Amino acid sequence: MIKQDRDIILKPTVNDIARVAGVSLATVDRVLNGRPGVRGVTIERVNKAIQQLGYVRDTAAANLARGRVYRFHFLLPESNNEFISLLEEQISHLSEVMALDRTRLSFEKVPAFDPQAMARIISEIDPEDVNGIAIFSPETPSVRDAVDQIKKRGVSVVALVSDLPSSKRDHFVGIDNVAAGRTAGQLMGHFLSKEKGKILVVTGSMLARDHLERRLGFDQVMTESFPGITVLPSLEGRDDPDLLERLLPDAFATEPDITGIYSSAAGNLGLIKFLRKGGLDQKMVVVGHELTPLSRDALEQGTFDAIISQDTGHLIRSTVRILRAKTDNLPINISQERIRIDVYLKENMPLLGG
Amino acid sequence: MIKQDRDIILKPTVNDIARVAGVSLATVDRVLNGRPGVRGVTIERVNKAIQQLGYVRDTAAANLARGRVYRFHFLLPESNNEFISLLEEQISHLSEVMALDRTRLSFEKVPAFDPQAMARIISEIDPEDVNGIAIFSPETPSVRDAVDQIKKRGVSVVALVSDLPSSKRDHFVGIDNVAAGRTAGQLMGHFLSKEKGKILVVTGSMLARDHLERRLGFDQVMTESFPGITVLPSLEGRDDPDLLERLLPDAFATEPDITGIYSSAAGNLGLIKFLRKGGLDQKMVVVGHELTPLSRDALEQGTFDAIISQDTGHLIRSTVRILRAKTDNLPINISQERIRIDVYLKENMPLLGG
DNA sequence: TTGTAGGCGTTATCAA
DNA sequence: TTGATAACGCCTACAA
Repeated sequence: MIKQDRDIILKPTVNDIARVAGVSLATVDRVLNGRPGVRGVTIERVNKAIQQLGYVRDTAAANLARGRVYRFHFLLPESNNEFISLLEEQISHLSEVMALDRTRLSFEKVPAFDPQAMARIISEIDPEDVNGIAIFSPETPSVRDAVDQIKKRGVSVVALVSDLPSSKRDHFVGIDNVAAGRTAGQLMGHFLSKEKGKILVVTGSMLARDHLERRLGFDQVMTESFPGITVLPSLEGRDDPDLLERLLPDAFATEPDITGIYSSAAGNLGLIKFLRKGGLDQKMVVVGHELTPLSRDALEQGTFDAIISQDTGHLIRSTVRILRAKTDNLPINISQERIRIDVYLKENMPLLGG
Repeated sequence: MIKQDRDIILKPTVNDIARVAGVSLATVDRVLNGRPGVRGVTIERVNKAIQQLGYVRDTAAANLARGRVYRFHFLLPESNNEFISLLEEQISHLSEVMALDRTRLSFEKVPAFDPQAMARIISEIDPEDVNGIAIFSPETPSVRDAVDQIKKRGVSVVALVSDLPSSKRDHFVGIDNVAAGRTAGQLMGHFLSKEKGKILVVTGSMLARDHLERRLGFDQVMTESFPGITVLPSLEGRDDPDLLERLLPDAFATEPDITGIYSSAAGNLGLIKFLRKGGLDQKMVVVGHELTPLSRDALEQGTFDAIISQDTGHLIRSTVRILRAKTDNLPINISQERIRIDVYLKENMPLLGG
């Protein structure tokens, strides 16, 4: 076999730098952490040694020594939505796991569809208490301003699930929603057996950037590749199952030749209830978003045909890694942080809790 | 906002245990690491303190102190296969990343389709050099025995991509290949516009458990849900593009009404070359495995319609986490280690390197 | 069978 | 502007 180097190549430590640069540990540390009180010449010398030896700091040891605690806070919309619940679970779970890692996570629900509330809550955050926040919110001017303000006060900001591109957020953690909509469209087109028909689109809120983008992508593909299919205007469910259950019968009464339904939001309860009640002339092709207990069951039963999803565990872990990197001014590994657009059929659904 | 506990709840340390149990640090450490030389009574006392305080060891500090180096070795089949290349890249990449983490990774290519060679190489591994190995190999009695032997000598073993269930391997890291085949079948069935026709199945080797299982799952779904479709016997490409390019024209000459191709192995080059040459009467529906530069391009161009994949980065990271946990006798977080069956259409293909 | 003391790589306090 | 020195939580010679 190809032998591994038995003579362990030990990485240089601060001690080595100190020796080579001819200074003390404390000075090396000051240079390393950009603290004041070192002459320019000395800084030069230390940096040269660092370069020369190819020094890389041992984060574990550093964290051990400084006993630092990272505090990250998640702001989530207050809606009875399974996807949000999954995010909450993942936050709680990761919080336990990372307690040993001196990382504390917390979350808070913010009235949904109320940008003012979100902006207010962001502005009330105390930079003493929190190193970074993750925001799942529609993009509005007030939210944008609140983000820029809190950033100025030294808090790192990640936009979660729905991007806030006009703000100074450090990073967006979520999927490309146009591509997700396109994927849904492609599946829908292929799964429909007829070349004609109408598609009903059920969405959460027209305000939300993620839903808009999904709709856009969906329409693109239907127009390009399935011109015989008509996509109807979106039905706005506002994450309210009862509202949706009332709206749906009307929609089908008005448009009798609907053959497929695209549910672009995570609130699937109303839709599933409606479909289970029966009463429709034909089997609908249904494509939904987010793998949750409910949608998983719908897929299992054949009520849904496909689900586009994003891994909530990955979303939360990625957010935390990025917030840590940002607070420490460290680079992030983009490729690890890219969230995939998952496609699930009944066949490849992961086990619950997987 | 919901205030986080400002008074940091510090976790108990070995010192606290020592104090509570009325013993020294060294004794606590001995108990913690199951080292000999402690009276039963004392062990009891220490364990009670550990329970009582809810102590959890700080692995980072422990590793720092012992300066331990983990050495893991990967055994991969020696075949000109993009999927294997991706695995190699991920190993090299992770090896760099984890150097700081005192973890050294290496890999070695083993003659493909030669179980004896694999068994020999496994048996030659020196437990002094390596803490754990990951094996990507067909399951044969000799490999099984070699695995059991090396396990006895204290080396942790992970079966990678293709399981070795009859052996004493510690864990299998890979997808459920029956489910993967079923997923391929479901997509194929839906993507075919006609209800009749024949499907050509191209595989790597009939020896490989993963391919067999995929074929099994594929057949299940076709029989259950698309009874009008005939699935032809597998064409064995042995990861040899030239061989496949020669075999394919014959197959089409013999069976003129083929409408779809299922490529259940990772070696797609021969198939793609053949399809690009044209000469077929109609557009084939093609479902392949593993997202690689080649298959990605085929998807982009419309030569392939869907790809079933497994994330190579996840495979390698998961393997390493598991080998570490096994060498340290630590529990593993099953849910994080479950490898997803990814479905990619042109629309949701991640960027290269993502 | 048990304890003492020193060290892993980094940070932080205090004195020089 | 710099440097000793002690800590962080854990492990391990060596001594008792």
